[in-house]
Amino acid sequence: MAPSTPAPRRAAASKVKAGPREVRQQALADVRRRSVLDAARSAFFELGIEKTSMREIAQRAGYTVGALYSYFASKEEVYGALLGESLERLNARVRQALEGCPDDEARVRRSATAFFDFYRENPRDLDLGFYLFQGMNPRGLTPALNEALNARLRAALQPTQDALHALGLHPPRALQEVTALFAHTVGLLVLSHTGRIRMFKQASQDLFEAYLRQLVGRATGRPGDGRT
Amino acid sequence: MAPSTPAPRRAAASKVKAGPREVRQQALADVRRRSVLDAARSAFFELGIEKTSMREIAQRAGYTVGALYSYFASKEEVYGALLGESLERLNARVRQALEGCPDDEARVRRSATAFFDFYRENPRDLDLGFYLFQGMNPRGLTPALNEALNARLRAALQPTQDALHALGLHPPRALQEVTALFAHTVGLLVLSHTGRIRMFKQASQDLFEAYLRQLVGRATGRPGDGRT
Amino acid sequence: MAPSTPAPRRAAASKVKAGPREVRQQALADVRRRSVLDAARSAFFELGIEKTSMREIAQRAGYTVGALYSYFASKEEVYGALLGESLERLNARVRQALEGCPDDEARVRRSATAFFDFYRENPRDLDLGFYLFQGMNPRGLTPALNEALNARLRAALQPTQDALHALGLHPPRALQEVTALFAHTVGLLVLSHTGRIRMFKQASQDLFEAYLRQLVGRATGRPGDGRT
Amino acid sequence: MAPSTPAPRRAAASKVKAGPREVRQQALADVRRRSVLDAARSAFFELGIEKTSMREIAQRAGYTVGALYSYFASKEEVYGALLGESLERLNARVRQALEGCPDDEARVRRSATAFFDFYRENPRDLDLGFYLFQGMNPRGLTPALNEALNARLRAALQPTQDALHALGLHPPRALQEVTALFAHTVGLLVLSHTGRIRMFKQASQDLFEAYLRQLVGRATGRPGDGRT
DNA sequence: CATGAATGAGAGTTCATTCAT
DNA sequence: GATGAATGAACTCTCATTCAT
Repeated sequence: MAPSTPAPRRAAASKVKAGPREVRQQALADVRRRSVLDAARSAFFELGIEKTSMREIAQRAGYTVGALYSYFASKEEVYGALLGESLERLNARVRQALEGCPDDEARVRRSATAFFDFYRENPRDLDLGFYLFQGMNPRGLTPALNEALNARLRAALQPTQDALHALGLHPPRALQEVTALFAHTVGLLVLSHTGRIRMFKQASQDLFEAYLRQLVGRATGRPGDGRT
Repeated sequence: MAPSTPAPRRAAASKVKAGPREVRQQALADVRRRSVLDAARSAFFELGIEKTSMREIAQRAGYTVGALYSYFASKEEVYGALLGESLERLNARVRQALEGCPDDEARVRRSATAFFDFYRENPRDLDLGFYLFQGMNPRGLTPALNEALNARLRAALQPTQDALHALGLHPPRALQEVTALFAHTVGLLVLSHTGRIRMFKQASQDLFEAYLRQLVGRATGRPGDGRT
Repeated sequence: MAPSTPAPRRAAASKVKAGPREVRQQALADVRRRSVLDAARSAFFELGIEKTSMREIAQRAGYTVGALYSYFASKEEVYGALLGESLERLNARVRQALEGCPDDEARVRRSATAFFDFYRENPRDLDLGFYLFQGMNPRGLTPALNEALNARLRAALQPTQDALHALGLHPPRALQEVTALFAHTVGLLVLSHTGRIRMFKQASQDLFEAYLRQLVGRATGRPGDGRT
Repeated sequence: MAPSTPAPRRAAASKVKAGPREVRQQALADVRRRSVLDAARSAFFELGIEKTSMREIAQRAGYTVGALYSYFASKEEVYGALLGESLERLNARVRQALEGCPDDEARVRRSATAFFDFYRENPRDLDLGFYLFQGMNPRGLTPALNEALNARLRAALQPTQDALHALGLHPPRALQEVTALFAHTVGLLVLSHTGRIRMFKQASQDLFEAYLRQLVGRATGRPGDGRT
């Protein structure tokens, strides 16, 4: 990366002697960064990721193209930030679904369902993930960032894994089941998002619930009814 | 689209007054169409879909860029044709896996595994499907073509569905199970292809076999062992 | 280099079955390549190399930007071609100056003077050389091309070197003298071109002749008069 | 130029009513100007002139980009100042080489060699000169500044000229010889710096010494040995 | 049918400079 | 004086598509 590239402003992080002046400056910068991200999000929702150019984002944000580069060093950093936010929202949703829920079986259901619902309701967040995980240059999305994003995704699945463990599954089995659940979820979401699932005249939600029922059956030892 | 665009040559279809001359002409055209598709396949396998330009395809096929448009009306039609072929190969593989297999349970296993393995071994064919089903203009992928491609995909899953029916599942249940199987398969393939599955230190093949074991358990009424 | 980059048309080289059709095509291509080079030359003469953009060249040539890339794979290739031509002209001039000149001393004088005069009269050709030898990415100017261009420059000095040898200087001395002559020439040209020489109220031509007189004196053993 | 542009701070020049307060202010400004120049120097040494942006300089100086314009009205003024410093160092070096050297012949040798060595050892200083004397807008390099820089360059050659005179050359001859020497030096440096001299498998230092020997031979009337 | 030059729009990125704070 | 966000134009290069020959 060119050393001359201006470092993107950190999102209200540095605690070093932040006088009221610096605080306001930082707040302003955050607001502007936000507005760029919002513009990027909206553009990408309407046009898809591939067809969204920096020019388009700038226009929607009310900036010139060059101004964007004050906040993000490259197009891919914009998407990295967007994906980061998306994963935060996902985690928040899962956390929220578990608040004050003591029952382990319910914890499995709720956390898994929260995950599924988040992407079912926000299919563009699914696109974000795919785009970054597939098509990006390794430049904007540094290995470190990639790692961090992976970790956030992983974190969103951890509660389910923990609840499966609490239900009695040994750790390797819990890990295996959560992976299979993740795959099943992604598969359903993809089929749903691409319209493929209509071929089968099925609803992804029903299929998800059926899978979940089986999973809980396996985990609790109660026979998942054959009816799925 | 400009109406003056030359209609792309159909692959040996028009039966209207085909004299020996026309037959030879058509055969030639088919051969050349083939060579273009082969070039496109190879380019796209090496470079990925996004980085494969018409220039690149033309070069590999030994044509000029203009010549491509004699055979395909647009870049997206090229990919449409490629996807069509891909689906034919998929169907062939599934058919082959079932040849001379009388046992219904084995038919479920074999057909499903053939499907999974096809895409596991040829991840670019997976890309093809995603690219066309997601990112394309409605121009290259007409509703009619879309329909036809869907049908071929559907056909590749039909043997599994039939075998499930033969194993005793009522038609709606067989349909439901094949859809879920499809989703699970797609999910595993996507995780595998994008490297996401490494996060979990799992092998997609093991997970696939576990799912298949459960499925067969449900279908036969024999309890799928909880161990997956 | 991207393999998809269209190879620039060769300048009337391939002798493989060139029918009248191909010949005309090639001639046309050459003419057009020429017009691009002429445009580039004129732009660069007026604006200097740094400030000449591909857009500028395209405009002057009456092409669109994209069209330029049919003929030259990069901006630097344009300059490479320009420099190549420049060096050919230089060599032609030196050759011409020696035509039918039997006297060795005169050969030294004429070849060296032709070299000097060429750049004195065409200072932009000097710029060309400097630009390419200093500022270029190694991409457009491949080591092979660089080598070739060096060789052409070298060739323009060879006659002088040979004549010095013929005058009696041993090869190492002839080489040394031609190198020093080259340096002196370049120095004078640079001072002249940048206007530095006016500081001294001297004319570069006079200084060149003085140097030449000394050189010939050394080579012939006749004392170069101290008066230079 | 916009008349509203704040005039760049002069380096401790204005003598108009400099109270102790103003003196300190000016000293501070000088220190900061210095740090900017140091940053510019380092950047330009590492990256070359073309690739050094104002951002880069600001970063290295620990300033923001806007602050630079408090001290220098334009990028080119920065380079103008750098060149000025460079010429001061050059003069210092020449002066130093002559300290306590009574012999005229030695004075010729030492001053000329100091000049040559300065640029041989600091090739970037050569770049500076070329960049400013060739490629600049007339804005950054005003005629007055140009004049001043020329004078400093001239001054660095004056000792050699004087020593040649002391050796017995009449003033016009001394001027002529110092100009030729300057040209020869520049030529050798350019060939050396651009790598062109390797074509001839010669060392610029040897050639320089040979030239110097001849020059001294001419100046003293002792025959420069033919051997250069 | 085939050519391949040409189009024209658009991509991401850079940069010297300005100016409200 | 210093900040640093913002400008606005420029940059090289790419690409699907068209069309006269």
